Amino acid sequence: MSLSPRRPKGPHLNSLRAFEAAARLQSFAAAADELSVTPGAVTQHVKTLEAWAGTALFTRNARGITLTPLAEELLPQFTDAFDKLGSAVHSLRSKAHPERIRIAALPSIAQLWLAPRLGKLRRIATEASVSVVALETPPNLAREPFDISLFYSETPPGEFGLTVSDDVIFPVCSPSVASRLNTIDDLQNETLLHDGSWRDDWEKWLKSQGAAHAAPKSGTVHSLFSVALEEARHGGGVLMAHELLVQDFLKEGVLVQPFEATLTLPRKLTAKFTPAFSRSPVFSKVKQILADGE
Amino acid sequence: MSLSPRRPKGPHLNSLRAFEAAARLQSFAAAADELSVTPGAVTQHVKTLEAWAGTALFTRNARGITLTPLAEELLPQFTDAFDKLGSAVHSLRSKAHPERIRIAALPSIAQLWLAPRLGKLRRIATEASVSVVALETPPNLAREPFDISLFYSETPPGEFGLTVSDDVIFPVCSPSVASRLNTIDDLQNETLLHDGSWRDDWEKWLKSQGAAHAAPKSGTVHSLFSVALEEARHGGGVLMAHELLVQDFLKEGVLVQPFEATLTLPRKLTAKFTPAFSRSPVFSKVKQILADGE
DNA sequence: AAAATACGTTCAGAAAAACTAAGCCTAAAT
DNA sequence: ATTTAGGCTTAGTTTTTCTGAACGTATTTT
Repeated sequence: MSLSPRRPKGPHLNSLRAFEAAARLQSFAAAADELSVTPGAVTQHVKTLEAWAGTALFTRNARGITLTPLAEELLPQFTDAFDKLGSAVHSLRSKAHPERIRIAALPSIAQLWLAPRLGKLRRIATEASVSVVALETPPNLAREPFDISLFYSETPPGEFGLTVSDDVIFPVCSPSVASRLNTIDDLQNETLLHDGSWRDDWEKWLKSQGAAHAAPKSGTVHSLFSVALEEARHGGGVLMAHELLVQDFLKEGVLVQPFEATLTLPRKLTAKFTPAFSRSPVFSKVKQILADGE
Repeated sequence: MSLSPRRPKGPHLNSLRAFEAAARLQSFAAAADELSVTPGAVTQHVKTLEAWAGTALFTRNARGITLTPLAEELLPQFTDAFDKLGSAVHSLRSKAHPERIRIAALPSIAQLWLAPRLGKLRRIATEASVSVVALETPPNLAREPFDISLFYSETPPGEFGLTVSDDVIFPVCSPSVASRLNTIDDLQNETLLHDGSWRDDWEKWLKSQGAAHAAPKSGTVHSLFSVALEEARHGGGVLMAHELLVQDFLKEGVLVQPFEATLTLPRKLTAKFTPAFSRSPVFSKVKQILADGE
């Protein structure tokens, strides 16, 4: 037919982005997280795009989604396009303001490891203005406006990454609590403090010590490691700690290590940075500070 | 500093697109046209982006804009990214609905050349649903959702294009008017009909005939060629016509050619199509119909 | 010199898009 | 049998985007 409607428009860019994220992550929820919106928003974007294209892109199962063959086939093109766009945006940011450094880190790392080092960062790059954002999940550096991310990771750092340190865990507690602990079995009478995001660390450590009994799940679970740490300092229980995060407290003696045994986990604290940042004038200095694990 | 604001977001995708278009076309007005919004909208998008980046991207002169060196440097990356995105969208459209063909054409071409051929198009691709949109300016096929564009162009068609025909112009009029015309000088007593978008065609033709006097600008100017044509048919004056668009009327005898002389202009009617469409199952058939200039 | 023209800008209001919150549904895991 | 994870829907709200009209300023034209 030869109707002549008004100038047709393409699909909304935001719905393309939502589609790409959902397809790549195979999950609306994960996409919502990456885009920092609610899952409902992703649902709607995808629906809009499906309506525009006049075709389904996902099959919705109660327990997740599956890509249609079409979506599967198109995904790489969209991913490539948005990667390019993301890197262009990074270039813009880093060329317009090379001195502004944005770091994303796990809340506990941000507070306990990074915070004491920020002074050094600012001293070296005098002009630098560093900002830190605490995130529960690692950002997608290709998309989100961060220069550096600091998270635990089991996969080796790529070209644009760097292993800062192993993750070594062991129990810590206040000196008064430690005086009650002679053998590992004594732990059964203590409150075990957990961190929300590392729920099974106690389990792992106990197992590595050949302990017969499982960790009592009953212990207090804090969503923030730093809160659990605070409780341990005040004698509220025994915390499964990460070496990196408690070094200073051990040195000061406010916390002690009731048992020698440590466990080194396969995950490592890993710094990643964007290609654009790797071309920044301050890059090598910053990298050195981070690599200087201590 | 180590503030920890909420998860920062990147710049709005729409403002990136506006920036890219404005920078590539070196004009907010042209960008507005491509995006089919008002210039004010582009102004605002660019301003938003400049605010986000904390830097200027254009210097505004009263008579246009200039890119800052930064914008100049970044433009290729953004153009590349949006080209990729556009082509991904084309893939989506053409794979989801290979039978839906969208053609953009100059209004006069759409009405006078394309319309009579649409039947043929639909016959060959039985399932095809062809839609035609009349545009004053050629769309950017890499960005806008058209499969084919039909416009006059002075540059040779590239890989994804095809020259349909030369642009041959000459005066036409109704038989009654023609009977008053013996020499070119007689034109001075007639109303010369112009088409809005080809204002100086009369000038060119007269000059090619060695006519001493310039075309009287006084003639009626119609914004649509088809309206001017209608007026010529009813004896309202002499129209500078394009061969392609008046062939049928000459055959029928409702219009005649009062002078032999024709002028072939450097621009040619050119069909362009998207790479995605060139992979469509109906492509070769469609191409043949278009190439079959007659 | 005056007028017309091209371009970008601004502002307020209006329209459209995007988002959230809350409750619902289903399948898998406990 | 419950709980949990993942997605959907709807209504209502917030944010973004767009337009229209008037303004300013340099070029061209007249």
